[in-house]
Amino acid sequence: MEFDDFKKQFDKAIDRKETVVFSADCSVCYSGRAESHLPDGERLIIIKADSNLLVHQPKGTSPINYMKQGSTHQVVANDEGVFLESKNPLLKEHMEIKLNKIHFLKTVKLEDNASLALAGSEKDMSDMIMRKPELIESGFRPVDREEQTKYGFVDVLGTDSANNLVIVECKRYIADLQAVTQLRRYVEKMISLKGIKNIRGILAAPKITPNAEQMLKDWGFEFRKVEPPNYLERHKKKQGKLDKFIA
Amino acid sequence: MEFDDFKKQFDKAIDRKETVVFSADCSVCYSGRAESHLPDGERLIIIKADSNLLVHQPKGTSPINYMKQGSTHQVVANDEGVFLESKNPLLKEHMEIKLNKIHFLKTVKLEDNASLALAGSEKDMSDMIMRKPELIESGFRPVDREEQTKYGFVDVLGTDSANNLVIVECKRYIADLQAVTQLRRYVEKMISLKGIKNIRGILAAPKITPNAEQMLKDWGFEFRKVEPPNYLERHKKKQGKLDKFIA
DNA sequence: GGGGAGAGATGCCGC
DNA sequence: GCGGCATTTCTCCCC
Repeated sequence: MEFDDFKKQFDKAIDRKETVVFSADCSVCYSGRAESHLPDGERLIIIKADSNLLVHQPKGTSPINYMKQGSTHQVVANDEGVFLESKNPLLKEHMEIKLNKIHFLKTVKLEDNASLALAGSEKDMSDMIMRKPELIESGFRPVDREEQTKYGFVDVLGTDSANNLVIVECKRYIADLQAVTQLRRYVEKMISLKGIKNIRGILAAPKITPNAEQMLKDWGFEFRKVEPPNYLERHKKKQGKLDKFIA
Repeated sequence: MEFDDFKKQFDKAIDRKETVVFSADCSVCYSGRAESHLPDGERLIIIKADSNLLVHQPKGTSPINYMKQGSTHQVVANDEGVFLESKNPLLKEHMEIKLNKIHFLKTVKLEDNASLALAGSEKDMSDMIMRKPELIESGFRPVDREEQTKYGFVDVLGTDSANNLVIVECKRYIADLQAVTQLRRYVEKMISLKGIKNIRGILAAPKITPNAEQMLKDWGFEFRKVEPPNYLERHKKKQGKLDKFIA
């Protein structure tokens, strides 16, 4: 691909806020929050309408290099070769991609105003517990959600049958040491705020690591096995549809 | 673009382990670790040689939907339309992309064995402290790195001029509440392991949040302002090259 | 493979 | 903007 053609198409697409995709043999230098260098290799490079830039290797889920929104991108040629220079003045970041060879370039104007609807998050879990407090234990009564915000980011705050304050921390997957320290922080915060000693801490999750469970016990907290709503629901149906649905 | 052509090119590229890039008006359903639905919109879809799949909207840094390595991808047409079906049996994940319209399709074989060299990580910070212990304080002496692993994931373990044990936790950016709870966990672990009471905890970072600093004081720990090596080094040079380097 | 923790994390919401 | 925290986090290291 000729440099002039490449630059022409590139500039026009950037100007029109199209999505730019091209494949190139290139090397990448980054400077900003850290400093990095990526030697020569063939990659896919994407520039989005909002000026986000992604450099993807042929393997892996995440971009090996990237520039965030608010960057400017310019194709330049000098004695040393052809470069894609990206600058983000606000974040004080800079990237230089040396382009050895372009395999293809495509630009396209994309319209998309949709946003993702997601079920099975931690928020969904705490909502579920608010609706079905018996998932924690018989006699557990969540207090008004508004109450919570005053005392921090506690997932669910409530009282047990003996009228003790109960703090519930939810994890959608495996609860780890960090989850226990988090719960501990909330309990201590609440103790100092309320001046009450008897506050129970409960960790609600589908699973917990052994070390986390030990730490939980050491601190007198409790674990409740709770599955996030919808989580793998389809796959838990025995037999039948499952076999066809998942190879 | 004709369906037959699309499918033919697609299948051939998957078979040859090429990188597949196409733009489409589509909707996405995902089921696995959670459940999600994304209504119609125009997106960029990428399938890599290692079977990773990415769905990118025209804005944002991260993919709105994705399937991880180990997935199979198949284009199918039925009464309801054309679909890209991706399945990951191991992770029990499933994705269905309804393809309303294809704007373009490109496939390319990419060769890339390079890996990123990065400077300015937390590891670099602890290495720097090991080399220049005076960054923590005069008289601070780090102990052998091997010592550390036995007692956990402490960044730097050492002794002060009075021979007290000192645990240093490094953060490359702003130290937050979580960093303090982490340090606290290490100090407590070490106290119980060593049976020593006087263990100092030091948080080394370029910055700390007000709440984290308060909690640090409450627990008798200390903060040391330490910059990660190379971090924004270039941009800290006054004047001169900076002005040209960053717009 | 699980556990633990960092990341140029990103993204969301709150103040 | 910062702060606090979840994330289909992802990635790496180590046991």
